[in-house]
Amino acid sequence: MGIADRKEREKKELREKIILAASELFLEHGLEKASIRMIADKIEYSPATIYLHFKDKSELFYVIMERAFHKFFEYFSSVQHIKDPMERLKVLGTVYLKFAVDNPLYYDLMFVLRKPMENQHTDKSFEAGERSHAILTKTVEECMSHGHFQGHDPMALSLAIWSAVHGLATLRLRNRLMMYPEDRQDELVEQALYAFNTIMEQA
Amino acid sequence: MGIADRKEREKKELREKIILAASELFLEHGLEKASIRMIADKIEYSPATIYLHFKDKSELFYVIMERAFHKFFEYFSSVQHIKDPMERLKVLGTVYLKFAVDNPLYYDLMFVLRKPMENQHTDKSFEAGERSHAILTKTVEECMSHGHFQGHDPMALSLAIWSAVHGLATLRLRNRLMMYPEDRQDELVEQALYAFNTIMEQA
DNA sequence: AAAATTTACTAAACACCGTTTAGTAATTAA
DNA sequence: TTAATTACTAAACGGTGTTTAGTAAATTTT
Repeated sequence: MGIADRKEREKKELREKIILAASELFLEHGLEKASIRMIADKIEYSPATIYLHFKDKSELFYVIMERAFHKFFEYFSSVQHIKDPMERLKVLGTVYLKFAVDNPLYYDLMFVLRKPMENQHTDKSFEAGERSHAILTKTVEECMSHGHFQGHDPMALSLAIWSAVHGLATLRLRNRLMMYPEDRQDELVEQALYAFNTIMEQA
Repeated sequence: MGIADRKEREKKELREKIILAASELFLEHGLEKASIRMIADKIEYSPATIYLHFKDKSELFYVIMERAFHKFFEYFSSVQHIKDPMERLKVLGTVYLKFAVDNPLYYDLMFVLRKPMENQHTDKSFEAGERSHAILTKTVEECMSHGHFQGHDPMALSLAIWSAVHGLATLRLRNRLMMYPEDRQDELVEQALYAFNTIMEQA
């Protein structure tokens, strides 16, 4: 049925247009201030049309979140070629931080905002996230089989490492480093990551 | 002037009523869903009255944030009696995490939300926060003079330690630990903090 | 004591928001 | 050619933060 095919194609295209427009407006104005009406204006449809494609605004959030995790997984995968697990672990931290700084909106959706978590179908959205997480745990386990982190629980240790870098990312993105001189904050974040890395290496 | 005194007193009392009602409603419904109209209803005044005491909703945020930091400083101060700096540092982490879990709304205002940071008069609100931060850096410096963390920059190290615990707190509060079994998440956060502490001790 | 002024407060409006409903115009199927 | 489906939207609903214009009471001045 050629007609049905075309219709389905057009539907997907419009859905894609919505997602694209939403992403841009969310990035430009933030998730709250970018409104359904603004998105509708941008794609030159009525607001009601958006609700033919998405249940509500937060469904748009988690669809974009899914793409965010895919991009994140790409960043994370770029590290797979590093043989030495401890070296790989350290670079993972750098890459994680780079992703956060390069994609602050995505980072918010993935790791900070409450909104998208209220939704049901989060499972699919987090798939690439879980694969990324697997890269971390696998790297930590390899570190342990190379003699590092003896006596530690790999699960707890992975979380501790993730938390340390996530903490750096959020404190920075949410502008909570004002007690440090403004022009040295970036430098300081790097130094903190470096300090964390050298402490880890010794353990 | 007795009348002027009474008027000023009454003004302060109403201001206090607003802050109290706002705190309760923010805590109960979250910062977005608790509206100025709801606060007005609760204190039995019109919404416009609130604007005679606060420039806008986000000014209410940062006034409450100031109190949050005071409470936070109390938590932090409870650790001052511990002589051994490394022991004190470890307990600081536990106390920090306890504050976050006990006061999730306060924690959001202080360390996560963007809203209150847009305001000008943040300086005063962060005063108790800066004093708390000073406790951390002082403890780290004492650790160093006791032979720990040799060769590290105390500033960067303080940030690294803060980030690690802050990361744990936010990942937990924002429900980002779903890849771990739900009934073991609290336990895991504790174990991660423990792992972090033992690694620190060796450095 | 009366008039003038200041204070404390609010009703109503403004311009938004996410979302739903009811209906229309065009396309497709019978 | 008619019936049914599809794609879409105008308008409304019930909310939001905030401002404006005005009122009634308390206070000060005359």
